[in-house]
Amino acid sequence: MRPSQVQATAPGTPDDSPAKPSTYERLLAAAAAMFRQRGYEGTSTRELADVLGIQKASLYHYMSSKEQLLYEISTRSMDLMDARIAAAVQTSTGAIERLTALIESHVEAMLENPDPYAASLLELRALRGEHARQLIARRKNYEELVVEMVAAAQDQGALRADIDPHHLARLLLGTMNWTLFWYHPEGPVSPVEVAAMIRTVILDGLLVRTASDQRR
Amino acid sequence: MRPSQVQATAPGTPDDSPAKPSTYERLLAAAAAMFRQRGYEGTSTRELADVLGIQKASLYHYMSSKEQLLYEISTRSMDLMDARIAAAVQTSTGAIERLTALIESHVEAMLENPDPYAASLLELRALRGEHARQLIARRKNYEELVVEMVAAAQDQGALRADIDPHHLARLLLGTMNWTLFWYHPEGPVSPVEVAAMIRTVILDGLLVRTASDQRR
DNA sequence: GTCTATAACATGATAGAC
DNA sequence: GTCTATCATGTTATAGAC
Repeated sequence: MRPSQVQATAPGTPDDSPAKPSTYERLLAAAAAMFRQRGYEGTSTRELADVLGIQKASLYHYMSSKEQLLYEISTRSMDLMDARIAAAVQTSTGAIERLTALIESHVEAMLENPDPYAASLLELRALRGEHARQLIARRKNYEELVVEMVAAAQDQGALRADIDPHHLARLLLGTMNWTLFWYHPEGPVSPVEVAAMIRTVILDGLLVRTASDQRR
Repeated sequence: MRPSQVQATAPGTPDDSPAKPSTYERLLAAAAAMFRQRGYEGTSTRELADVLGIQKASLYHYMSSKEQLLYEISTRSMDLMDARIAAAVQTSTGAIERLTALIESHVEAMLENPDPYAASLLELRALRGEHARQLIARRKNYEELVVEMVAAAQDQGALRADIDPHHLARLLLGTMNWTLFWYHPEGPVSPVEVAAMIRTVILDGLLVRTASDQRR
């Protein structure tokens, strides 16, 4: 459960030897992993504390509530994804290039850190009130961005226009997001490879095309 | 929450006026809907009883436990899907036709009854012991069937062979299954229409192909 | 920052009357 | 088949010592 990779040393530390992650970072990582594996409601603060090797009361030194913990994990994850995707899309010109950049950055960012992103995508229904409203709106905004990029590519004549862009965007998002259910970092394929497969399958399709049946 | 459609009258009833669904059927339907909306662990027996208009103790006249209820919903759903898909696939000849039949029957059966299928697909992690082992194995068997059908189409030269059939099958299943997160029967598109979109997108891809760039 | 102890409540499930 | 009443346990969260 504990990350094998280490963080940079704290500012002011003279040597560059690896520093241990703070307890708070360990808490966020452990909670995200448990939320992904057993769900938010299926994860108890007792089990969470056990994994961290502390008493459950000690958790409340770092968090104000379990729900706030999920909120924190989700916002951090969304922040990272948003930044990554915005950077990739902005450096691309042309509707297809921008869409390709979105697919690659979405899949790669997601699969490089699947636990927090799974929480932000699959466990939001557990949030209530303002937290829920805010994050669901944020996800919806992102989905609208995808719709607009698809529609732009359709307008240019680069993407098939016989299907509503809302539906194309949903299918694309589904193809990407479902990888969370089977992808594990220890497996044989890298996030970059998964992203490449999805780009190929979504853009080109599964059928082998012969010279005689193009444009069927 | 209560189904607006009615069942056939019980055997022996002389008239053919609509009969109300049995309490047990209402229980299964209500539980599936709540499991989909709030998750298995997020659904309490109290809320379930409230929806049905009975006391929570009365639930145990119909079920032995909440976990057994999820098991029952899931097995029924899998039974229906399996039968539907087997029938569709068996009446098709040719690898592509069989794969197309699988896509259509999978998506249509799933979206015609999304609540129970969502439970069987997304809530299985809540089961323990033999129930969990059995249903997870069953799902894995189905996924293996999809892999084999993809591989068969690849062997015939009909599907692109530059991607491992296991990955193609996972991407296909993801594209289909993710529709559960946004599809609602009251919406403007029918299950048949969603199935057609997925078939088109998965087989042909999103790109518009011009005569000059076939086989790029 | 971590602990022990406990409060305050929700949970799934059972007993037994009607 | 449905009810009231209750049990035993698990839950999130807090109080206060160290």
